[in-house]
Parts: sequence; C-alpha cells; structure tokens
Amino acid sequence: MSDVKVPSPTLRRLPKYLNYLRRLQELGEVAISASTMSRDLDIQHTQVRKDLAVTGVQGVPKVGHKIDILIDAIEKFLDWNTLTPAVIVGAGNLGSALLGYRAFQRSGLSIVEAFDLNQDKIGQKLHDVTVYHIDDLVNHVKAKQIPIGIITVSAKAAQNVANLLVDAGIQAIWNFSHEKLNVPPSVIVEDVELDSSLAELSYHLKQRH
Amino acid sequence: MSDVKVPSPTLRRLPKYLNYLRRLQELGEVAISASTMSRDLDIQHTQVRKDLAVTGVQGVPKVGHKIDILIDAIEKFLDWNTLTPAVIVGAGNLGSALLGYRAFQRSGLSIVEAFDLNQDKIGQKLHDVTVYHIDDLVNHVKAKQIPIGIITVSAKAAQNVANLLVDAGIQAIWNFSHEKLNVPPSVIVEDVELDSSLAELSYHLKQRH
DNA sequence: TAGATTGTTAATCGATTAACAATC
DNA sequence: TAGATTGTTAATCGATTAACAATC
Repeated sequence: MSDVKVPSPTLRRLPKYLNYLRRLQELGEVAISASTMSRDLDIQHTQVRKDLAVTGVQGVPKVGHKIDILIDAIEKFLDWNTLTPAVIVGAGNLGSALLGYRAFQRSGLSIVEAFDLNQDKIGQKLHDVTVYHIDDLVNHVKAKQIPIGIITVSAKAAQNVANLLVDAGIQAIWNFSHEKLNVPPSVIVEDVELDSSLAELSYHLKQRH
Repeated sequence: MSDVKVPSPTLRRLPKYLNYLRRLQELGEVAISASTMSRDLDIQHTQVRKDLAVTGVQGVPKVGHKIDILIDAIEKFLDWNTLTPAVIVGAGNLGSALLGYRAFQRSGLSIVEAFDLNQDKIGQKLHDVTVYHIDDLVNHVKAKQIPIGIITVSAKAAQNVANLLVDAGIQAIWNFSHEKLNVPPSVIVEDVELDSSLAELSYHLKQRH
C-alpha cells in the first residue's frame, strides 16, 4: 500500500483477480483461499499471495480471505472505486466501440466527451456521449480538468492529438494507436498493444506446423 | 529462426519494429542501424539486435540493415506475409469495430465471417462481412477449416463459444472477453488484456497524487 | 491438538543490460 | 587505417518459484 514499487506483472494480474472475485460474489460465495484462486486462475499460490499482499489485505490461516474485503482492497488500490473522467479522441469504429463498452464503469473509467474531425459525426451522440470538433478539445479538457485522454485515431494523427491533450493539461494517455508518443515525462502514457498480442498468436500458430 | 525458444517480450516487440520500419519505408528510407532504432523506439541497442536476430537477419557493420529485408524477415517470422482466415464471434460494438479495422490485413489476419445470436444482426453485412447465426458456427468453421476464432462476447458467454470453436476444430483463439477459457492444450489461447493495461494507467495516475 | 492456510525468506530462472570482440 | 556498427558472451537485475516458519 506504500512506496514499495509494485511489479508491473502484479499490477496486470490484479484485474484478473478482481474479475474472478466479482464472479464468485455474484454466485453468493463469501470467502476464498489463495490456494483455490491459484487453481482456478492457473497462477502459483505463492504468486497469488504476493500479488494480493500489495493491496494490504491480510488473510486468516485455515479460512482464507473475505471476498468483499478483497474486492474492495483491489478496487481502492487501482483507484477503481471512483469514476475518473476521460475523453476519447477519434470517434471511428474503435472509439465508438469503447464508448459503448459499459464495463469500463467497473474499472473506474467514465468517458464524458468524444472528439473527431469528421463533420458528419460532430454534434452526434454516440452511446450517450456527444462528439465535438477536435478544435474544441483543448478548451473543453482544460475547463473540465479531465485527467485521462484516450487516443483512437490513426498512427499518423496520434502525435498531433497527444500534443493537443498535453496542451490541455492531460495527466495520462491511453494510447490505442500504433504510434510511439512523445510527451513530457510528467504525462503517463499507457499503450494498448493489440499487435503484440496478435504476434504471439500468429507465431505460436505457425510453430504448430 | 529455429527451435530455440523466443522470449515472449521479444515476440511482443517485433510488431513495434515492423511498424516503425514500414513508416521509414514510406518516407523513402532504405537502410537503418540498430543504434538509430534503439534511439527512436527507446529500446536498448543490444536488445534491438537480439530481437532482430531471432528472425535470422544479419546486418552489415558500419551500414546497418536494409529496411525491406528487415520488414520481410519480421513478416515471415510472424507469418504475417500471408492472410490467415479468422471468424469473429460476437457482432456487438467491439466485434464490429474489429471487423472494420483494415489494418489487420497488415498483420496477416483476414476476418471472413461473423456470428451472433441477435436475430436483427443475422444476414446483415458489417464492413463487408456477413453475420451468421451462432448455430451455423460449427459447420461453417469445420467446412472452411478456419484456424483462428476471435471471441468478442460477454464473459458469461465466452466459455460456451470457446467450446463451439473447439468442436469445430479451431486451432487458436484470440480472446477479448474477461473469461479465463478452458480448452484442450492443443488449442492456443491468446488473451487481450485491456483491463491490465487500464490497471497500469489507473495505478500510476493514482501514484502521481 | 492437527492440519490447512497464511505470509516471508531464500533459491531459481529468465530477461535485460553491460562489456567486448569481430568486421566492413 | 580508423571508427561505426554488428553480434556475442558475461554480469546484473527482477520476477517467479520453492522452502519454511507462523497461526488460527
């Protein structure tokens, strides 16, 4: 819970635990042991314990963990217990799909505005979110102090969009484009690596033959 | 190029190099050194060399690598130089967005059919791909011997869809759902971990304060 | 109490980085 | 030739796994 650096793999596994725990909770379960989680999720039990430990929870020998406490701890740790506003830039196929993805609510993300260049889209509502012209981006983001910008434009346009977001005082960028973004060190950039995932699939498929 | 196991991080970096090299090529560049790539992509030069080495290419001291040869080598290594057919199951927001994502063509992926439960969607064409009823999945996939299935349904429906794909003889599953899929060991599963990516963003954003 | 489970400390493993030799 | 660049071998770093002590 403190200053100790959390390994990135641990961070990336936390949503898996969270998802699994929420499912158990829906099924009416109350408690769970790290050993059982280990089996169900195919993660070493020692690893599960270390991962959960970063959130500050403590289990009870012979009993395990209360599910509601675990869920709460992970949500708080990731800051997923409150909604953080975000804007999306690029109202194409992908942008529109993300706007319609209600599950982000469970991950603390609330997309409040969208921006695009295409005049046909401007003024429209996509999944209850209004699309504005990209010229309005800086003013809107500044005024509302939006901390997160989601980039779903082409690689060619991505750096320009990033510059606008930085000008508007954005704190973090979730980058779905293929472009390696150049931003000041104070701005957090998280790349979604769809290609990397597909590369693993393609390579392993090739290896089968 | 042989049996030596390729580290997963290397595999995941290859598309980054590929993307970067294609851009350079468009700009008319002919050759590139690992040192320059290192600088531009923020990856250690030793790492770049080791990564490229797995594809079997060899550079020339003082000159570097020919860009077209590098591109070709990475594409062949990932089997991205030919189109592999795939079906997508779940023609919702995300499924539809992936159908419209032309860039997959550059990653060797050709989505040839879509499946859904929703009667309104069946028979429709989304981005030139016909949507069929999920009851037709096993027959179609078997008949056409489609190797890749993309799952874009809810977590609750995902395991069922996976079972159908396995029955149909699928070889690899690209899983966009939150469900941990249970399949025979011969079937490759690659999970797209959007949540993990968002977790990193959220946590680092929280840490800023 | 006995034993299942927790949580920590030590050992291993694998990826990254550093050092260096080879070469055009 | 000199020096930029390649590619390999060795050292370091960090994450995972194994071993073990603590406890309800």
